[in-house]
Amino acid sequence: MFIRIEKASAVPISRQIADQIRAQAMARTFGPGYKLPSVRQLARDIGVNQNTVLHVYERLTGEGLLERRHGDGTYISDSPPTHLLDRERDQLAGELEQLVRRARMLGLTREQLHEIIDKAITESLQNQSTAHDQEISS
Amino acid sequence: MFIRIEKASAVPISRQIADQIRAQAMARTFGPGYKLPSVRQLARDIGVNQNTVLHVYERLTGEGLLERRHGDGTYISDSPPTHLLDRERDQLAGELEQLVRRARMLGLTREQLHEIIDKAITESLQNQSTAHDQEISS
Amino acid sequence: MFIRIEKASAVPISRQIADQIRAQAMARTFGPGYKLPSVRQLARDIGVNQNTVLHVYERLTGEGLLERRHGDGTYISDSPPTHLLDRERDQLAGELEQLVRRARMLGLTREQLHEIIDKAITESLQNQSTAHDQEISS
Amino acid sequence: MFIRIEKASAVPISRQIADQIRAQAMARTFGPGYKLPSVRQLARDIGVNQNTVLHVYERLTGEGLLERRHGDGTYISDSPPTHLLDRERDQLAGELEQLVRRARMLGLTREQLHEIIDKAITESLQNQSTAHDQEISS
DNA sequence: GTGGTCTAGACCACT
DNA sequence: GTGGTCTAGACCACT
Repeated sequence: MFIRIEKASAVPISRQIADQIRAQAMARTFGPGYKLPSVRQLARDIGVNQNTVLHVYERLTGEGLLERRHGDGTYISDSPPTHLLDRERDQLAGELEQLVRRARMLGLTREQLHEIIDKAITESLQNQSTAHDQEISS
Repeated sequence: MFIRIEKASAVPISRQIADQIRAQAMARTFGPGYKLPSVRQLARDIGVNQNTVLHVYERLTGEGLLERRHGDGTYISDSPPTHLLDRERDQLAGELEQLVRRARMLGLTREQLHEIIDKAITESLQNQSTAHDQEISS
Repeated sequence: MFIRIEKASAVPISRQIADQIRAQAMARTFGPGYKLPSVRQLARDIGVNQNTVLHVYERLTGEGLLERRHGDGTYISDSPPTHLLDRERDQLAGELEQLVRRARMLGLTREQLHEIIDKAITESLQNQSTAHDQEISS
Repeated sequence: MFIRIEKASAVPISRQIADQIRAQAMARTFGPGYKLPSVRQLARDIGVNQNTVLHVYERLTGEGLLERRHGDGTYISDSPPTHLLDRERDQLAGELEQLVRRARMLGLTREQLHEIIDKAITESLQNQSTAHDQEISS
């Protein structure tokens, strides 16, 4: 699992974690039965308090995405709710729209925005491959 | 001035307002001496509490971007600090990057992302022109 | 930390609190890294609303004097801005001057003023030592 | 009448004006029957809005210190309430005490405070005599 | 009308 | 427990 936190962001940390787990689960980057890192492990990896991770696991369990097996660990549920994918995409589109609006206010052109997107794609690829060799990914 | 709030967003309302005022002031959409809508007026327009708007005006005054004149109104400061523009752009780039990462996890391709961006640009243009005829803009 | 509020004063409560924290921090009564009482605690101690204290902490954080750590507490910043000391002293001198002017208008002599000052010094010493044994200090 | 406003002060302007009129009337710097400058005149002299002065005159009239004669002017009342003098002195002592406390927090010694007082007395003398020749005094 | 201060109280995020 | 955001509402100060 690959999680990356932007501590300076206005988006709450727990929300960032949940969004990323949801996205990867929805996209079947890891499927049903996949074992997530322990609360303690993930908290250490991304440098946040255990309770923050715990809350996220609890919330996602409530959504039916995760399954917590006492004394064993946390797993992607056997039948993850499919409606979440749509919700994820809608939400992402909404957030992108607002960002674009802000960018336009700052005077960025359509071309500049496309450039930034491409750069972000490239960077996200690099970071991910780098992270796989480190303890940040698990 | 054009402000648009996404109440469902994870980004706090006050942060959204501040970001948008900062962006427009930095991009000189309105320059030094521009009179902002009153606290009460803006609060009414975007449907939030007066204190929330007041809070934003205070924060931006602290940054040197705004100037409040007791009993008169709130204005864009004569010499808005320039380093804010960089901060704005860095922050926006960071948020975009994270969004792109999430989009990639959801399986969206580079092409799909560019499409979404273009759509968002078109929509933001429409909303803005619509709003100009309404009381949301001031 | 020792804070004393004069509720009847024309000077707003939040201003009184800020002035006193600034003065003590500037004079290194407590230095960098010192942990201030929590918002709730200080509010309870001096009998004002939590928001009032929060507001003060926010302002002083904006000045670079304080540092707030989410979920942890509020601390004197590692490198408190030094120009604040001058501002503090100038302001105090200005307020003293105006007070002296009023005193003179009331017919008080130079000697009487010096007496009042000495009395105030003595009283402030007593109050402080008394307070140390009470919950007003923290 | 001599009024001097410190706009940067935390003490509200109207309070400053009222305090100074009260002090001078109490100290018989001008006695019963003395005609105060018109609202418009005083407002212009000290550079504040007419309404601010108006409010002060109204308040002091309510206290029995002033007497407003419609179409004529505002005068020191024939029998100014004497209990105000004590109130004035008590209040001034209280404000001085708080200032001294702040000064002590800033690390000022007893000697330094006496020096500041003496300097303020000298300055207030100079300003007053200077002002007498200008339109600030009336 | 415009900004400023303060209270009371609810709910959220992080340690 | 500690900080953060937001609402509703009262009252004050200045133009």
